[in-house]
Amino acid sequence: MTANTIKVVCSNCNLRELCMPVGLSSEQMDRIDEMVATRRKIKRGGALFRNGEAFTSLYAIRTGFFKTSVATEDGRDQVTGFQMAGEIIGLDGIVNDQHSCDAIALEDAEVCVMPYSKLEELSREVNALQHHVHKVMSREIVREHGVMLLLGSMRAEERLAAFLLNLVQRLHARGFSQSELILRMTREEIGSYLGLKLETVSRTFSKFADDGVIEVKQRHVRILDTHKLQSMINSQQCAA
Amino acid sequence: MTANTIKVVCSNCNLRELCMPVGLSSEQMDRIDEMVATRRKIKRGGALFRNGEAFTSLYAIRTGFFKTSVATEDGRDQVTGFQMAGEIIGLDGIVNDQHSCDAIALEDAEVCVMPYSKLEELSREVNALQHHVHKVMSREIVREHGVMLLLGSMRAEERLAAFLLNLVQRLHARGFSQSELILRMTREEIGSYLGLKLETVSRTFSKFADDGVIEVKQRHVRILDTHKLQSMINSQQCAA
DNA sequence: CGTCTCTTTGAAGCTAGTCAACTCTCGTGG
DNA sequence: CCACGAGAGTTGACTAGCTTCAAAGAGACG
Repeated sequence: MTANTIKVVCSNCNLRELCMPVGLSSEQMDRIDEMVATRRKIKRGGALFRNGEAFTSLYAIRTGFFKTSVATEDGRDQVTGFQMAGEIIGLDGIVNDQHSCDAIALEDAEVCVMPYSKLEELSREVNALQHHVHKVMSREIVREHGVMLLLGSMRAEERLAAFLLNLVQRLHARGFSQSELILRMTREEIGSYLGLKLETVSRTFSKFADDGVIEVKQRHVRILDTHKLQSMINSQQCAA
Repeated sequence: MTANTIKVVCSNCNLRELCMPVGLSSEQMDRIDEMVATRRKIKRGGALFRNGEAFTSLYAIRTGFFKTSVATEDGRDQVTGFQMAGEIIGLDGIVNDQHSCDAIALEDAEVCVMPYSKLEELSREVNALQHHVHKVMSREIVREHGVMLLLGSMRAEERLAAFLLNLVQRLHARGFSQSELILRMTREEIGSYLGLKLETVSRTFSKFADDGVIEVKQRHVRILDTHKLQSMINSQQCAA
């Protein structure tokens, strides 16, 4: 763990705007670099943390793609989100000092470890960091409101359209295509997130393809008509 | 606004354990009392804040009952939560400096106003307050995970059972009965929260009553068999 | 090259939604 | 004080949309 543990330098990280506050002095940046002292690699299928594990740190995703999920006692589970580079994961653990969901890597991934106690300490001294932490948590709350709206009031086609648009939008913000994406998750995981069965997800993909809205080949999706997808979300009747 | 604006004193508030950190020195308590300088009354049906309004403060509910809801462009809306005394409301506003949902009083209510800038300032100095704020936000995130699980994977009876149990549990923590409650919201609002239509909510109430699990008379509900309600949530088949 | 997982597609079934009629409660005003 | 009306809730009949069950096809990987 000497040569392998690369010294992380947030100040040079190309994800800085995504996971760090802006407008810091170099002295403040140094202190953050110091806090984020280690990285951790997770293999595809591996867990960053699991429900019940002690909470020690938040994680900023450097590379890779995660899902988080919660489970009922009787074994059903619900994917609560998909996270990509620059996003923060682990906020659920603060309230009870233990994690209440699983975070699983959907492809080989690497995260920056931010020990929570150090983060608290440092955000008392760096106002911008304090505010940033609050914003990250607030953003997660607002995101979940959106998912509740989706699960509570949308039909299958609207849900999938919203899901696809959300994904490409986030990927686009990271420099990827606005119209093409590779799904890192299975139909079942998409279904769990959207409150649908995998067959329904598959059928809906096929219908979108028939309608000429997207092209689907396994996990490769190309969006042909963004506007039509948009309009499906905002109008009751799901475009014929 | 002189005689009416009663000086709020958190240190004497009987909701203290619900909305404030514990183990503060009296000097720290004084500073918090000072931050929470005002209260605000909201009439039944009135809004504490609305989607799009500038965010300035968080609110601790002193008395009364609120719902929060988000809306789509085409007019559908989704109740995202019901809040009661001791709970904190307004966290959604931090990320974009404006609120992204409506907070409506379901009965005459009173809230303590906590200006956010002061809260940030003070939580830099009082570690327990800083941690408390983080916990409140984390708790909200975890709560929403639970709602997503409910909306994404439960059937109507399970949803309503979970809803009722959650309500009485929170009311019980505030000194009310474990088995009796008065609903402050309409069937439609319950339905919106649970992703069901009001008719389905009504039918499910009737079914529970027929099964002898609860007694329902309008908004007055008495739980006759808590254990049976519990078991409905944890087992696939919804008890006959 | 065979096995395993993921995905697609079809057919049948069921849950919750829709539409509609009726009842109940409560507040208001004659 | 009672009648009336509005809003909320209940119930029935019918329907739409998603799930379930089943079987077969497509890649991925040892």
